[in-house]
Amino acid sequence: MKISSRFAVAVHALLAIYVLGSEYKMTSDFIASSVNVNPVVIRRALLSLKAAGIIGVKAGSGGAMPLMNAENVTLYDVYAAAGCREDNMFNFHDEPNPNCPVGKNIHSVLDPYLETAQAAMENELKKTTFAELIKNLDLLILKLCCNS
Amino acid sequence: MKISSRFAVAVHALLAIYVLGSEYKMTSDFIASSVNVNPVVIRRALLSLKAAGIIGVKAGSGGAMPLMNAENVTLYDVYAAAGCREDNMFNFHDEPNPNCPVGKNIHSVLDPYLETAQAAMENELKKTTFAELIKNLDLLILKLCCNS
DNA sequence: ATAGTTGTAATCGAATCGGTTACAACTATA
DNA sequence: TATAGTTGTAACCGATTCGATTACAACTAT
Repeated sequence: MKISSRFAVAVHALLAIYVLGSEYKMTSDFIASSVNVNPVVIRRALLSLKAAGIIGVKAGSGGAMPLMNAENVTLYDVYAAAGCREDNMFNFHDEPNPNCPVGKNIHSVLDPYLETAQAAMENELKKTTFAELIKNLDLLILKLCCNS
Repeated sequence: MKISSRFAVAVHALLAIYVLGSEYKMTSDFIASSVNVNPVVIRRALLSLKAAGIIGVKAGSGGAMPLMNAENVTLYDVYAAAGCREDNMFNFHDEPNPNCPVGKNIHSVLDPYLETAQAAMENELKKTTFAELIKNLDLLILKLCCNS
């Protein structure tokens, strides 16, 4: 099963807030038109990012703004904030037969390897800061401007 | 979203086949009682492992047996065989707005990092052979026998 | 021939997903 | 203070996937 697009949506939204936030009022409707999803989906994403302390959202008047320096926010932070992280991302059958030598020990044997694999993925996400993403994005925007 | 338990079930089944196969006839019913799921679930798992060339299954008379040396089978092989591997395990919203500088470039910016994270997880799975799992499992079985 | 097993289709309920509507609460501004 | 625009949140929908289960034809060893 794939990891929910809530993650990608939250990344997209946060990038937009960092990059366009000084130029536009970042309402859920505005962000929704960039991501191309329903505004409620964006509001839910913003709530997650807000709960994690990554952004602030003005109720009533509207608009989201960064609360953290982009160098201190990683893809993993957003992954976790979006609720995509699971304690055990590998599903396991419920009750292996304890009367079978394999069933009795399958968890002890397999779990450490699954945890290591999951950690490897998450550690990669931890390596990437939004400062780096913003830098790459800015270069692309600049290049496209000049080439056109 | 979690990765389907089909993976863990297939690993469990294959381990059982390697470890108990010389002692018992490994029918789907027998394996199902170790994994503690419906026999049809096991048959589907065995079909996957068979299609990948990892085991052979005797139709009619019944019983599964290894076709590959445990040193040459990794967790990743079973992960892929069980159909749990996705080309892009991170879901993405369908059509980011191409008229927005962020929407236009979000894929170019984000995709490489997501692919790297996924590869990190899969590479960990590739490091573990069933020979290693069997060794660990045998040690546990032995220890539990002696302690009881 | 018989009994046991595999291969496979069909169906089920539960869970999750993203989409959408609706509306109360809130706030800046006129 | 009234208005307009926005957020926070609940509710419901259809689609999808999951694992469980029933059923049965095809196959094979005895």
